[in-house]
Amino acid sequence: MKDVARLAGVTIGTVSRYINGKSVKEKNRLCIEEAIQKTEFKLNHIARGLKTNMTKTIGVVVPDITSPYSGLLVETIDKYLYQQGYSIIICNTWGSEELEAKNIDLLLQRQIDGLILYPSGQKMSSLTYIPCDRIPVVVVDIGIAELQCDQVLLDNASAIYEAGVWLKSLNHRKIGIINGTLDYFTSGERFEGYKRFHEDYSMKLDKNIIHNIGYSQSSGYEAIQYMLQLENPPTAVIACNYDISVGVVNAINDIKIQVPEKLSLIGFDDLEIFSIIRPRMSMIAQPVVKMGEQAAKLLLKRIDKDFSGFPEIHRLKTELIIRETTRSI
Amino acid sequence: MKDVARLAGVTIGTVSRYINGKSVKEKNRLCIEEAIQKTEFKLNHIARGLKTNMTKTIGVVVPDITSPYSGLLVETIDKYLYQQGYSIIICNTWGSEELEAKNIDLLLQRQIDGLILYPSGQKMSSLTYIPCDRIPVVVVDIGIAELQCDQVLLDNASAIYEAGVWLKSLNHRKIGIINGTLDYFTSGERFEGYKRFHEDYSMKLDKNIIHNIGYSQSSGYEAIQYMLQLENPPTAVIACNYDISVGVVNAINDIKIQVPEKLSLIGFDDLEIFSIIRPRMSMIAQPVVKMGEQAAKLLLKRIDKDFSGFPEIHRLKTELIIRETTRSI
DNA sequence: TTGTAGGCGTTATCAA
DNA sequence: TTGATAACGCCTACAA
Repeated sequence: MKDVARLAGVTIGTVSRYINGKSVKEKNRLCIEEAIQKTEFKLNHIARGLKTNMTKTIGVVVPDITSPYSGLLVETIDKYLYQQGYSIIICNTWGSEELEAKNIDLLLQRQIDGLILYPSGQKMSSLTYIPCDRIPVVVVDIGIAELQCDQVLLDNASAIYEAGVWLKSLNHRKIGIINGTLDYFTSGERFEGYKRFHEDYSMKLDKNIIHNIGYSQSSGYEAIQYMLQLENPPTAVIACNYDISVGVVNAINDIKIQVPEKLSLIGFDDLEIFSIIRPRMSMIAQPVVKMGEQAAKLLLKRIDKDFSGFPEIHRLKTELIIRETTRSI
Repeated sequence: MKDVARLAGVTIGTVSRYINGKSVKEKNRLCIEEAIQKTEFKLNHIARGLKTNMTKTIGVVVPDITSPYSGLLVETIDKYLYQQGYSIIICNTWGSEELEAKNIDLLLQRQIDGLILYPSGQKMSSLTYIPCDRIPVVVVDIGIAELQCDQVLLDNASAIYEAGVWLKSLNHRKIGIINGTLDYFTSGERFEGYKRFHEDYSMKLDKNIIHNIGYSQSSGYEAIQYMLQLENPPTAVIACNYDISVGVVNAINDIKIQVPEKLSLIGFDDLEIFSIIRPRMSMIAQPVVKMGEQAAKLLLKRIDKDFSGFPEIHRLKTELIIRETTRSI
């Protein structure tokens, strides 16, 4: 900038004003523009940040960016924020609360203007290091009830409830579930939906076909195998997340049970890649794009000092997409 | 830091020295540590960067982070760099050269210490905005021959060549290919491998079964359909990237041709998700993790002012993984 | 070992 | 509208 100023024959202050779109005398404007070309001047965002206390950078903390679900989420967030002139720094936590804390600290050092957090852990200890009081924070997917901050969550209970209702309408009475562990936020809620559905329709819970064992492919793979060799196997099964769904599909492939003739199946997370399997899978679809956009939008609102409605807790509806793995019995 | 200094009863310089691991009198150390606790002091990375000219930030520019391939690549890069105390800023270009240029400019403004670039375009115009002369740059996947900078690429020609040799050993003589367009770097090279294989084994090229039409699901879907209704259809087909492979699988599902009985198939990019289809697909596997690590490592080497061997062009080997979609005829 | 002071590239205030 | 100057938070000689 100094160089530009010298070359243009004005002071550094004038150049700064030009850069920031304030009015400058026509003649000076031309000189400055020419000087910028010649010196290949690039504004130093860092220095500006030091002065303005705004880095136009948002921290995004997720457990695993390679999972198709969070990949899509992050991309949506990035897209929205990019349009508004922000960049994002992504941190992976690999599901470790310790790394999460460390990453957040790092982001804070980098003077981020706001944080979008997809929490890894469930423990209350999280509360101490989530910087809700320093900068705007939006929590995504995993609700933290005790936390005074904006949250964008799924309506997890309804998701499973509706799937249950649909299966019941197809005359299924023994509906199995493969789910994450109950101490995890989303799986806890999803199981609540399952229970409520059984209560509302006066159906008994059968613990042989209830597997709250973990969000992983192996969970799906093993649980479905177990259930199908029961004396009284379920006629339908709901897989409660992406990994479990993949595991279930793998098991189905291996044991070669006919779907939907012998077993109806509903998966979770309607990602495009599932299109490669037959029969086409009936799915509970998350509004991932909407979630990302809403989180980003909300964060920007707070950054712009609009604190109306704080804290906002959004609950987004899933959509039940019926394809070929569910049928009436 | 000012606050810390005051509270600890020393000057700001002493605090700075403590932070940077220089020796400080034991008594002062304790005072400072206590003051840091009390004031919840966090180092301002931005301000440090302004002074040191190092932001410990790396820019990563990719066409599309949601594609499983680049997702994995980015993750690997991030992991490696994170361990070395760097953070990355990711920019999506959506395959647009214009956005690529804009993003790079933005990253430069943010004073990144280095850049890993997965180029979108092929045009020479790229050369003007790639900042090889300002900061260390490592180009990944898409080679740019005219560019004086480090590159980590795949041995694309050999990948297809080897697949051809394998199919030939299974007595296939009509081997189809579905590939990106020839102006695109990787698809150009992949087709070279295909041609060289045909030459070396004195096989004639048959343009009916050569489809250099684009890296997309629809390309795969349509091309395979076209080929299979030929009078003289290929007995084996090679799909040259992830999207094409997915499209091919979709088509196979729809037209219900028996694989590998009636058609042998080799896909590209052995991503975990393909495990959900049967028969298990034979694949050309990219060393994605290795690519990411090597790119990151090389970049750090340059950042550390080690310019030995510049410019390094790495060519990584793919691996042919034989599973159930290829068989002898 | 410590304090002092200048400077990194900006923005912002105040006079001119 | 412009110029001069202080300040942002940190690092680093240099002197003490």
